[in-house]
Amino acid sequence: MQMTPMIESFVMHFGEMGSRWGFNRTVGQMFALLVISENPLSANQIAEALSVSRGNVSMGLKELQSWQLIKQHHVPGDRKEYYQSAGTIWEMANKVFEERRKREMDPTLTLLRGIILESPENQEEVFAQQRLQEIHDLLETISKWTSELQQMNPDTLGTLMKLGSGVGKVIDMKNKLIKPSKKLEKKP
Amino acid sequence: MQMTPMIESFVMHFGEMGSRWGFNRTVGQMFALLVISENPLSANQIAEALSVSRGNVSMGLKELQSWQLIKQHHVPGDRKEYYQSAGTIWEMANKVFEERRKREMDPTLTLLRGIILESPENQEEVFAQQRLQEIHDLLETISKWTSELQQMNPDTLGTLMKLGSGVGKVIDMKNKLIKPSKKLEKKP
DNA sequence: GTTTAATTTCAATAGTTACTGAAACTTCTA
DNA sequence: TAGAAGTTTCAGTAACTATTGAAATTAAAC
Repeated sequence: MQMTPMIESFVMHFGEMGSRWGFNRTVGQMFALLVISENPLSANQIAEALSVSRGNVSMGLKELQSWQLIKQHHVPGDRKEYYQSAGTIWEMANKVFEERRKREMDPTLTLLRGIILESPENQEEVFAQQRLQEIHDLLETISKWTSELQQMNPDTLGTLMKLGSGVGKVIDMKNKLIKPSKKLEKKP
Repeated sequence: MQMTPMIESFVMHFGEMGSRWGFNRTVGQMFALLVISENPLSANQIAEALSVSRGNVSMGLKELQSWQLIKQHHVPGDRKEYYQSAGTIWEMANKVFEERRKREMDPTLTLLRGIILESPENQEEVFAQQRLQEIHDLLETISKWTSELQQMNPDTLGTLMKLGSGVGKVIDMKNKLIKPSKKLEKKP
């Protein structure tokens, strides 16, 4: 499989950026390729397009599956497996945020909670604990925010974001956007 | 300088996590150390506490300064420079987000804008461009959101986040939190 | 059950990034 | 302006991470 120059430039760029988002170059390239391909691709097609070994592709696919970013596509009568990206851009972005939260923030929050419960041994540690408490609160807030954004239905979220990014604007949109939800259920 | 076990556990953990946030282990450790130290530290104190070379510390300080996360503190009559973290946890978190946006999202946005303007050569590229447009819109939205959050005054932002993380809650807080601002100025 | 096609695994190695430490440089002091 | 105290730079090397490719494994077809 031969990539067009347009597609290649995107795939290569995404490979470089990929490492920033938690996966390596090849995995980034593979994901980019699957995202912009209309039809599912076989592992061999991916390896050929990216000029990497078949084994590397196998490991990359495993990684992308662990992030739930791709799904398998079985063609009857064809022994090969085909792969395509799973869901919309929005859903995939959410998967990435969620997975990173689990891997990066949760262990830190656990550590911080433990340290904060310890008794400070001296003035130095009293100050340190205050700082750690602030960091903990910040991380917890970000963690909660992102998980709540993820629980919103994608339409609402998309509309919300497209309409305007200022918090002021968001607040003004209350009446138009927020549908009755859990809070309503609690009413007798 | 000898770290207490409490402080050491935090510093080491932050070193491991640091790489996820865009800097290497030593830089992560250095930053953690400066954040929980009440008093400014000299480069030698940092090197000793972390058991790394003086040269490594020098490079790390340069890196942290480029992120604007630390500031120098000059003691009259002392030839050494001292360093401490710059600003509140909130402000530093914002610096990190802002810097990462510049380094990671902006180049991608630029690339995508370029590709989207090209004429598609075939059906494959028509589909690809649609996907790239979606990715572009998503990145741009995130970019705008984060930059607007950064422009909010830290008190408002902090209160907002502490009070509750749900967008629903945020919206309900409108009357309590949002102070008259630019919109008011426009009124005759 | 044998053959064949495809996938996965993993030891070896290539490639990349981080760290050290000595030399070069800068700045202050006398 | 010489010397001391401190900082920065960077070539060499250590440590880590990614990739290959051949062997082992799995799955389908006959």
